[in-house]
Amino acid sequence: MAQKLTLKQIAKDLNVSISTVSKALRDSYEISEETRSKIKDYAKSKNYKPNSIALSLKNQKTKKIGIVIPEIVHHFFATVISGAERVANENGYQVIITVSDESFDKEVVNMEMLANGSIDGFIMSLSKETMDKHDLHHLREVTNQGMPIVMFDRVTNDIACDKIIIDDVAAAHSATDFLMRKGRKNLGLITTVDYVSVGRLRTQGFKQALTERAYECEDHQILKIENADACETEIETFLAKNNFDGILAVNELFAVTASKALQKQGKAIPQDVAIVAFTDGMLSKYASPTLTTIGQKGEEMGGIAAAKLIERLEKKEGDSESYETVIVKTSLIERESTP
Amino acid sequence: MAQKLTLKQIAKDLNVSISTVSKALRDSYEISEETRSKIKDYAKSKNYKPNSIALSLKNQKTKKIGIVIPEIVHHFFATVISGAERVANENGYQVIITVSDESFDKEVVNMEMLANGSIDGFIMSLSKETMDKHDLHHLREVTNQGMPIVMFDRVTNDIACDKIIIDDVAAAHSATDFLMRKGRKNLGLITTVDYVSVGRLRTQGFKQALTERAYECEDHQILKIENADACETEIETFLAKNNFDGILAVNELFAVTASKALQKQGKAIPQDVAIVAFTDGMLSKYASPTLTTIGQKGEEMGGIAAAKLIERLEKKEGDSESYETVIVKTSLIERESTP
DNA sequence: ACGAAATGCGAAAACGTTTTCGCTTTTATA
DNA sequence: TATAAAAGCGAAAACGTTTTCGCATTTCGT
Repeated sequence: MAQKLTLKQIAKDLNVSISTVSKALRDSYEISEETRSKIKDYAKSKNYKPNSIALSLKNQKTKKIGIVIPEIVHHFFATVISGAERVANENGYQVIITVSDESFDKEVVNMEMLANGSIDGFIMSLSKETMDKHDLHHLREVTNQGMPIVMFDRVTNDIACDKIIIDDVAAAHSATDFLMRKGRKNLGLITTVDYVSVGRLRTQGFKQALTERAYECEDHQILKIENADACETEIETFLAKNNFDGILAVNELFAVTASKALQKQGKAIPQDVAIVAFTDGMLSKYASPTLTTIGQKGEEMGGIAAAKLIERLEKKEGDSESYETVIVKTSLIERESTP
Repeated sequence: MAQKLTLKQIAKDLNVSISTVSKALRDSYEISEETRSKIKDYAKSKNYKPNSIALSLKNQKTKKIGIVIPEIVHHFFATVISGAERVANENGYQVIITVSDESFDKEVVNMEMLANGSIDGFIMSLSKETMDKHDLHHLREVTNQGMPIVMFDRVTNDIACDKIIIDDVAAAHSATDFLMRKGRKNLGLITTVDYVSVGRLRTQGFKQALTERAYECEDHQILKIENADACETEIETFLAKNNFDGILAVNELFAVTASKALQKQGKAIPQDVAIVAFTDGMLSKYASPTLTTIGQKGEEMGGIAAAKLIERLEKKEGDSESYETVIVKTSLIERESTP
């Protein structure tokens, strides 16, 4: 259990000063070739690695990024983390992850814990409760301290920061249009409550697409689900009451639940009913039939978020260029659930 | 962009010394009631929070736990992180996550980055490549420094540390037995290559269960898959060549792929072929038919791992009780893929 | 050979804490 | 009233770095 090697220890072992050791290891011209190589050899042989905490304190930067997400056992968020982690590592940064569990209080506590010097900046997606209450004081506190935030997916316009989103309106619009081009005229939408921005925006895109083709969009065509855990019976009755020939779902869980309900009701997919789902995850790839999806590019979003954040962190203080919103293109991945 | 508030700043603002501020905030008896409340009020009004980097340096502990996993876009590992994160937070710790991508080199680099003072201890699962090469020098370096490791799922006996595993042999054994009790006599196993310990152990349990009932276990009954991304055709030919009435798969991806292949070959599930899968994730719950699984309790494993690690971290130096291996009980979750 | 320049190294401050110790000043004791 | 004890506060060290500055010694130019 050898104690961790420090500059001080090396200095003592080699009878030089701490400053000499530090300079030698950083190849300073001030140190003679001889002393330098002696120190470097010794450090290497003992596997010296500078203490990152001390460096953080000295440099006033930690080379760490805090990620705050609503859930981690969730395909989309996991892919975002994956992309962010990769890009962060490529740039010498590490990620610290905290989960809000869709709770406002946990989001606040987690951010406060990280904002006390543990990290240089945030990548985050708002919890449902935060979006509902629209209380953003914890975010303001962070930005007021000069710590940058990059938000993705569930964002707000009321905080000055970079944002990475998909164009939910356009994506829902084009998916709806896709169903209509396949000849479907009687479309249903299974979505979430409106205070989740993605739910609201996708609903908007769905409605727009319908009205543009001079279809009316009536309330009974739209099912808003509050609690995803208990969506099954809601979806079943929604589908039984209507005679849809096309369904757009805002996530794959709703879609696969709908698919099963429809098959139980004797409908053939995609012959009788076509289905398109947001989120291209495991379920869509392996459901029966496999689902046509709108890929959300989580990996890409995470990567862009990390890149934007690091760019801002490493910019000189002066040039505080204004904030940017990056819209990541979605793509329609056609599978068996559409003709 | 107000600069972050420090003790020094408070001291200057209130015309007292830094030590007085520090003591007042920590309710030291040395400071008079009057000064104390003046300082505390001021600190609260300005929302002072001690800098965690400085505290880490002073206390020589970071209250952070490093998690090293092979993949993050993976249901089981995501649940483990979730459990570990929860327990860590409950104890005032935070988690830093790095992903090895199943690569030995990335595992080494990640661990070296974290071992330089960034964290107090590790929770990890070995990458495939590490298990294959069986090069554990990076783990030894960490333990030699006195930094504790808790390993889970993919572990090795050659490192002195706590381990959290499921009893893979027993779980595979009981699942196999379950199939035979349902009258299935011609069983197939779809597993991974042997150097992944869980693959080897589950194969062992499968074989044991067969021989105990005086069945012979022949090589053609077992399919070992190296690359999960290209498993489809392998599984199809494996199933076409044999006439199984029961399948055990070491993960749900293999199971659902097998299920689809069998249905394509005209077999009914579970009437003609019954299926049991390891890993109780999304796929099993939403596949058609839904899959009977062996739950791996990732959330629980992560929680136990974090608890064990923290317990060791907070133990006084002296009592270095010996290392423990916790075996988490699995549970069979019966669904439609078994009769 | 004398002064100037270059070379090689160490002392000390700084980052933000906590804590030990010591110094004043006040209060209590005899 | 003299002295001891207690109360209230500040100085300084420590954690492990980096970096500026200053000092001594050597080398160079004339």
